[in-house]
Amino acid sequence: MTITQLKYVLAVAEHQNFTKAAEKTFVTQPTLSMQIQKLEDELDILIFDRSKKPIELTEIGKKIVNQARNIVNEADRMQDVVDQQKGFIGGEFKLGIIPTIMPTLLPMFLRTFTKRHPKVQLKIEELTTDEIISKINDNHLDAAIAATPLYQEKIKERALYYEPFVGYIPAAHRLADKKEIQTSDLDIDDILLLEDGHCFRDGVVNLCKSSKLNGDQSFQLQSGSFETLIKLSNEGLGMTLLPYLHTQELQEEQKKNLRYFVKPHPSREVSLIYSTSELKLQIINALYDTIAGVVRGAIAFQDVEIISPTKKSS
Amino acid sequence: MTITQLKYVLAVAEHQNFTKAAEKTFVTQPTLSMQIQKLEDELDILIFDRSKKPIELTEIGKKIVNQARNIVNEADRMQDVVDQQKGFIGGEFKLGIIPTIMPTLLPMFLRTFTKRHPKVQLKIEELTTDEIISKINDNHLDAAIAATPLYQEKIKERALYYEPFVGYIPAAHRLADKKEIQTSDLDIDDILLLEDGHCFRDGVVNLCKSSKLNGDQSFQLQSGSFETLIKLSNEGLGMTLLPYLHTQELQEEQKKNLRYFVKPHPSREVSLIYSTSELKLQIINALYDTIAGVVRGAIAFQDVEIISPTKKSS
DNA sequence: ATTTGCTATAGTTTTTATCAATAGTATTTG
DNA sequence: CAAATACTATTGATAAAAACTATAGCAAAT
Repeated sequence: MTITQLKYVLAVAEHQNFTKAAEKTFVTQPTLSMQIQKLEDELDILIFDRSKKPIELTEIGKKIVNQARNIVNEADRMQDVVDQQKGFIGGEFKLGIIPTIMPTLLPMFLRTFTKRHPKVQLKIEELTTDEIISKINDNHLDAAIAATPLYQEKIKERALYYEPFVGYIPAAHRLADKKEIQTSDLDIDDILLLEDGHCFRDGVVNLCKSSKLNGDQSFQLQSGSFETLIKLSNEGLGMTLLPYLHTQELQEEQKKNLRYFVKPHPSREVSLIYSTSELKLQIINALYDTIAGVVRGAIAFQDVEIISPTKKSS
Repeated sequence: MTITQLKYVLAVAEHQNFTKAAEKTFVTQPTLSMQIQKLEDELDILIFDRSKKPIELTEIGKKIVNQARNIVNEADRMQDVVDQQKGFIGGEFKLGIIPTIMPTLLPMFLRTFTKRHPKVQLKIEELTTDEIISKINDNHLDAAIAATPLYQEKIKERALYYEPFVGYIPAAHRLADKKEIQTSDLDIDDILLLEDGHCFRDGVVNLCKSSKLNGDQSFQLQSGSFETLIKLSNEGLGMTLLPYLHTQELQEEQKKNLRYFVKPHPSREVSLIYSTSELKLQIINALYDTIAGVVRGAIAFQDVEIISPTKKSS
């Protein structure tokens, strides 16, 4: 049994196809066939059921793949150990960010980070929370930024900052005259929220503490940007809630419609999250330090109240 | 980096000597030299400081060895996964047993176990608790039987049975007239105990709850068998305490000197212990089932009070 | 100065991994 | 139903590597 063989098994298990897996691992397909057969011979079991199309894992194959992942993860961490000792921070690093955080946070730290750690090749991808969870678990992401807590056993969370919610209330709205608002003012049927999969929504739903989980609003929103929400809100379709950092980029005209919550400000916890296997921990640490550093100045609320996404099935 | 290279590194780290490590790994010494150099080149670090005699690990080398052990352990567990699926119970299995348990317990389960699992090659070694802890941690033992709890982070414990202590009180002793004894009757200066390293002693010391940890007895015992204790006791040097299973093998003459404790019987917890890496778990399970089965009949006390060994530095 | 007890290096052999080419085998399609 | 398609397995050749034997090199001990 070699680490290479195990990597081949993982590749085939992932792509359910020898040919594709061969491309991804930069070897020819016969190489994969032979090496995997060799491993199957050595363990004296069948890992793949090649009669199924597409190819499937056998029962024992699933366990083998799990264990293979353990081994390969530990093996990958060896380079980590060396890098840590050398103080080397570099290499490719895949970072996922949820849509409601991406546009505001990324510009704040990207320049600083790449300048500070020029040897790190950051690959950033906008993903939903569910996509992030699944990609962290199968090692397609090294880390991600999302609203927490996620209640995921295999994912570690390190809080970056607590971002307060701000009410966006157009002039015609019943709350428009208030200078400050509070949680009890809110009515779930009156608030425009983002589609499922944007974890921001979870926070808002919890915030409202509405008993109606499937509130019978007359419409359901499926597009995903705050700009849309603001325009709908201006059209008199209700108020909306914006994360604090997003409000900083509004035009003066729109800022007039903002209403802050009284303390303690309801907030979402935004965290850097990563697999408990803790690969590339130095880069994760460097990212954390950079982001926490730049955000520290931008958000200076106190007595923040944390709004948690509801527990999700992974 | 290959698993083989990592095994070579572990062997050299263990024996602090390429030549010996080569013998143990069944290859020639140049093979080790070259493969380890290759790994060092690949990681671009030095694992061993070859200028020291005997050879030493560098700082980074220690971390490499730790990680190598993780990888090799995970790799070894692959066969475990397969064996478990096949229901196969076999192979070499190294079991340690502390001296105060060995002579009474081993005859009770050895025959049954080897009959039930003929493919398992049991290698049993009598070891002190400290030796057992260290050998489990570096994988020289697959499991052991000892008095617990041990408070070892990397060692799992599964209680096999609770063995009550029985007082052995010669006719001349002040307690000889009692039919039953209780904890409060005991005086630490009056009890003959085994040398350090026999975890049995820890239990007894706790039992007495004496404030004098270094009780100024006029003599200290360094020999290690209960037979010696019984003889010394007969000579009028004090009473002693015997584990229940041991008392079953005394001659009738000596059994007359036994005094049982009133309920709840003070006892020691005897457990099957093994590394949290859980290699060879099927054999461990099989051992547990066999031992717990044969002992269940032999010890039928209730309301047992557990006496814990004091926390030890590993 | 010589022996001892190591590890490293050189040169060779054996084993293994990989490749290109192609055969085999289902499944889909004209 | 034959041909094409989309796969995986097999074959035979080649390159890479791991292992061996023999020996050089280098300290510490005698």
